[in-house]
Amino acid sequence: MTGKTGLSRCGRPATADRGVSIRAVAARAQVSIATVSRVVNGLPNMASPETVARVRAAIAELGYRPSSAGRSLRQRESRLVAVIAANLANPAMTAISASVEVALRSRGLVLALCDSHDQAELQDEYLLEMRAHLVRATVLLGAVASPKLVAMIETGEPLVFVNRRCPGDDDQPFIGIDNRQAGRDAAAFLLAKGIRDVAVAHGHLASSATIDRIAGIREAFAEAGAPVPPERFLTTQGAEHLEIGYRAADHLLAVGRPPAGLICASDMIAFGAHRRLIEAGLAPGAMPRLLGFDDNPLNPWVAPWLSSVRIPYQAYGDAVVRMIDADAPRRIILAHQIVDRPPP
Amino acid sequence: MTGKTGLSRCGRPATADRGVSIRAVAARAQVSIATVSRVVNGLPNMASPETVARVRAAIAELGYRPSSAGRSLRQRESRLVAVIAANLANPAMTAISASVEVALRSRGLVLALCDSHDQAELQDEYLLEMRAHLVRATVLLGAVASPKLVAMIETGEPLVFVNRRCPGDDDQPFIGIDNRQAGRDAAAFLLAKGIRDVAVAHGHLASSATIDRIAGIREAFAEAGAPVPPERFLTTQGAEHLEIGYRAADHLLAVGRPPAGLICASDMIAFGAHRRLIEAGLAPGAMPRLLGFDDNPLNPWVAPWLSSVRIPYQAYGDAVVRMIDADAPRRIILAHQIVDRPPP
DNA sequence: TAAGTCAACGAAAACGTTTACGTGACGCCA
DNA sequence: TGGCGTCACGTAAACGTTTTCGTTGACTTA
Repeated sequence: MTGKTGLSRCGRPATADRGVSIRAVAARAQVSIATVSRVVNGLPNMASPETVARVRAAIAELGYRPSSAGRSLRQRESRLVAVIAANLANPAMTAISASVEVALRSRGLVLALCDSHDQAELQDEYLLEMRAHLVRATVLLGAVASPKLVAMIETGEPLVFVNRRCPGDDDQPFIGIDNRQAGRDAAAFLLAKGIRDVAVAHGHLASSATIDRIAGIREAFAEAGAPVPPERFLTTQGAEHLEIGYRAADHLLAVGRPPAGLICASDMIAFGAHRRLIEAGLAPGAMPRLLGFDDNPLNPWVAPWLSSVRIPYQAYGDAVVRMIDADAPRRIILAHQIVDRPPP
Repeated sequence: MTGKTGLSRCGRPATADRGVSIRAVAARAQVSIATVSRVVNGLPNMASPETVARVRAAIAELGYRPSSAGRSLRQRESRLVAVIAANLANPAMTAISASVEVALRSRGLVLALCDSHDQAELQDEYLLEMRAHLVRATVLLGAVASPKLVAMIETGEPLVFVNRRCPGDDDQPFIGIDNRQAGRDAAAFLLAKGIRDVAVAHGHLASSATIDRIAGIREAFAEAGAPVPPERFLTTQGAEHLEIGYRAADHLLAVGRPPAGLICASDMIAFGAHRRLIEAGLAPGAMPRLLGFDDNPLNPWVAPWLSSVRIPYQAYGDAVVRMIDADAPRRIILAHQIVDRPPP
């Protein structure tokens, strides 16, 4: 009656599932904790059927769940998988994260999500923090070059690079589309519509995705005899994508008649460009054809004017899980697809 | 030379930071592990300045980080905070999650993100899983009624409800805007523009946010002498918000001339409605004035036609952290604000 | 000088697992 | 019947922390 816990004294049923440890289950099932552990972990035939049934019953009655901490400590590995995203404000990244979350879940793994804001320092901080959590793997969704990143590559930490390849080491595990081919496809898409006069708005060139997309675009237009002049590649240092697009369109409007096509290395850039072009109140015929990348899930609803290179959001989760299981190739290239949305 | 680890044998510097435990630091600093622990945790004057310096040096040289598993196991609490979101496809929820992530980070806490897809079973599964991880708190970003939820409330598990109040227990800690007042403000906004003929599209009424918003809208229009008839409240069971909006607009178009105003209980619903209205090719004057809730961060760029009740995304993170620290009131009401975006 | 206080630190237990190892019981075969 | 192998299970160590408690030695005070 001293109020220590009151659990056994008071009228509470024995099924209080707060803090039930393996010991409680063992006691209830009249076996040792080792046996409980074996049953929980499904070790094939390490226990007799009756014992298994008894343990299962005890687990159900007590509502037992193995403590993640005890488990992690023992096997030096948790069930956590970290995703360090470059920018969670980008719906494309959150869509991929959501896909990863579902896939991990189905494997009994848990997602820990971080936002590096594309900054090396924050990325390093998260890399260390996540390793301290004994994460099973770290997924870099848009990695940036950083000191700890190279250190962890050297020590063989399990890393998976999504969308952007590992800065400085092309051989690291990678999941994403073939960005160079996507760039070529984008160019072909516009060329097929007779559009040969284009500009390209893009983010900073630290991203292999951006670099590859631009390379593909450049190649394809050159091969078609309509090379894109250097001054038609537009970016703004240190700005976010929406602003990059806005400023790119602003620049194009300032220097003369806008080109017939404007390729944006991400849909967010396209959103920004579109906004500026609308503000300019161009005549219906003078509006450049816009083409983005990623195909933001909201596009059909709010940007029906934006054609885009769709990346298969749903496929990322499975790919990440396969990569973590390590029986997968070190490189999973997903299929992209151009979505044609005619301008109004 | 048997290849066991090779760490000490081979020429590697002693700074291999893989698996440095507190013991290694203690050895290097020539103190006991207890002292290292005290220094790490900043116990005030439990060690002499020289000792502190020596330990600090050893920590830096070895790149030591306390193991999260060991720590969690010992103090029966991890540095994890779970956020169980109802729908990560909604940018409003990811924006709030991102804000929470930043705030947690500044307190040395880590975000574990889950997507319950608004399903009771998944929410229960996550609640259990997260407790097994000894999370410091669980944030329900759009909770749904579920068995384990009531069980965890009973056992006093630390829960924080965001946006939607706890189903069945209004006294649980809550963070969000005053949705009823927001509903009234929305109504006043349209009334001030002379719009008295409106419809309301909304999601399922399990969400206190939706219920409160609708209540506010209803009250304000009634008080203004322009009550909204019941058949003007539109929803679709089991559909996601985009589709709810699309179908609502479709219905309004089918039954006659659309109302002068269409209030949508979320911006996603407004996106869907707008799409249908555009498809209908209404004359410029016949387009209902749209008003949404949440003010999606992308609105200025892709939905400049959508006025909306803005919720203060950035403020959520701080509020959650304060709530977790428990020195906060059990209810934090954030300020909302109507953003007026005139139709084209 | 003896007793007491206090700072600084070490020894060891505990947290909940997993797992290597040991041990009976039992069956099988020579 | 003795030897051997296997099954089913228990014992105990280990994982990396934090924290209680105890032990020094130095210093103060009566």
